[in-house]
Amino acid sequence: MPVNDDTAGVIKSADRLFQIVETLKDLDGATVTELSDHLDLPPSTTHRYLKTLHQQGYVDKRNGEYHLGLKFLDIGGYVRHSKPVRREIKPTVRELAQETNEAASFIMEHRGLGVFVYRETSESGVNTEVRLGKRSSLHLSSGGKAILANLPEERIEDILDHHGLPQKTTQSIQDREELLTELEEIRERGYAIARSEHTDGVNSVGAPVRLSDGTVLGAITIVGPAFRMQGERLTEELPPLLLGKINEFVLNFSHS
Amino acid sequence: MPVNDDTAGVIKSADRLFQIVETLKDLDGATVTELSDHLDLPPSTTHRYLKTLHQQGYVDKRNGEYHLGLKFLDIGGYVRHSKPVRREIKPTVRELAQETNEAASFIMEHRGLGVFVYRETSESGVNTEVRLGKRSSLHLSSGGKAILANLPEERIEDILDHHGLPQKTTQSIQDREELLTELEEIRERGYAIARSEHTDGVNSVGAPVRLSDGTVLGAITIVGPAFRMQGERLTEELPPLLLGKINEFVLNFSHS
DNA sequence: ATTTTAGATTCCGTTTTGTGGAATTGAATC
DNA sequence: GATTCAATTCCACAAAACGGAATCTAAAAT
Repeated sequence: MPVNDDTAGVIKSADRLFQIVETLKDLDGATVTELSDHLDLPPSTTHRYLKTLHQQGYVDKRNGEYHLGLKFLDIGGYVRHSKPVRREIKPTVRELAQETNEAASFIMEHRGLGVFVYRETSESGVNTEVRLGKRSSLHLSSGGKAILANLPEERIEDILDHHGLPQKTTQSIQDREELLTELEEIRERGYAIARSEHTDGVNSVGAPVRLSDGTVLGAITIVGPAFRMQGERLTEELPPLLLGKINEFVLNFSHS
Repeated sequence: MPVNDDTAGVIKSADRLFQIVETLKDLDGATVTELSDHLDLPPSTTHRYLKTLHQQGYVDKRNGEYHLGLKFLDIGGYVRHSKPVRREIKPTVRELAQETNEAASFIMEHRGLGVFVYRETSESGVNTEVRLGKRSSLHLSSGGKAILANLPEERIEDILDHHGLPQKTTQSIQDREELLTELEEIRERGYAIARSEHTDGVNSVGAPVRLSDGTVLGAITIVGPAFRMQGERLTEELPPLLLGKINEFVLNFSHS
């Protein structure tokens, strides 16, 4: 896990600030003491940060516990909508969900992880209650693998070095060589498949959204329960549908 | 506009950090120079903050321009879902949207402004493209007025002093006394109505969600085009429906 | 190809600002 | 009313942020 040693010329209090915000998120709210224990900081310091955060509206205080505030909702909402990508991709994802009667989603790569940017569920689609903004390792999902396969080799190595291959189910890919081989196949085929690799009993097909200049915007995946997502449907029927829709999207997107 | 003089014991760099984040949001991305001009900071300082933000993944750099990063999406998503309120209120809002065939939403008060926390649109419902997390003055909407009416008098004064009465349409309430009188009526009646006060041609009914201890969680509103939202429907039919649903919700919510 | 220029980035001595231990306040619990 | 545990405030000191100036980079102009 090589970490950038670019820790020079950076504002330390800002780093701490984010540490606190992130811990507050992980602990789902906390008191001063809990936080200072977790971060190994004196309570006075912790308190000063919380006070600052509170005054700015980024943290709320509810009977002694501090919680992340609604202001993050504001910024988060902005980020989601500001991405032209999202606005554009929406109809495509929706159509896929409707036509397949499964769930469809769009994910983007950010700092080596996959981020759920948009999701559409049809009536019968699985509702894996994936939060928008949720991050997870790229090797665990078809969309993630599709993205990974289309990054420069060097980038792939970096990401794998940095994040490793955390396991979520017994089917998760464990071996780096195995993954690299599969990525090669995905590159040739143009799409990826995942069978219970992220969640047991859930399969998916995913394909990259690549712009004309070769940039990978992200990936679209169709996700469903294993009993429906199998056999010919999974390997013959859905991939062309997905690739067709993505192609359509890319054409529209480029000359706008 | 009295501002807290509690600027003591607070971390200055954190304040600046958020200034930068917020400016980045307002400008929808900016270069170092643009930012330092806007904030009247030396470029070196501005740059240091951006570098920090970037290193943490909260800001992305795309050909010289800095933009808020997807990590805010992550936190924003957390905040939305972490609120037990939201999870609980969802079904109620959805039912209202379906039964009335209009749009319904849930808003909360935060620092004197209304924040859209959740919204559900039915087929024929207006789609006022309100972003979740969007903030606006309380006096402009029925939900906002419903919340305002149920805050302690002192709090109301504070909020009005602080935010004033910005106008959005010719129908927006302009006069403080007029507003206070209306709030009094709302308190008695139990619900509020807004006619083109926020957006021309859009009316709404809103009512507060109050817990048994008197705390106001927020308000639910039913929003629709003026031509459908008028006459008896607006004043006789919808209010009892709304109040009934909210009452149902509060009962469920309290013993859980 | 060469120069010019505007902006991004790094450097470094100065001084402001954050730090954390200790003191104080507040609010539960016995 | 006393006790205890956590939140909050205080303050002298050390560390870290500051910002002006130097440097680097890349694009525009000649």
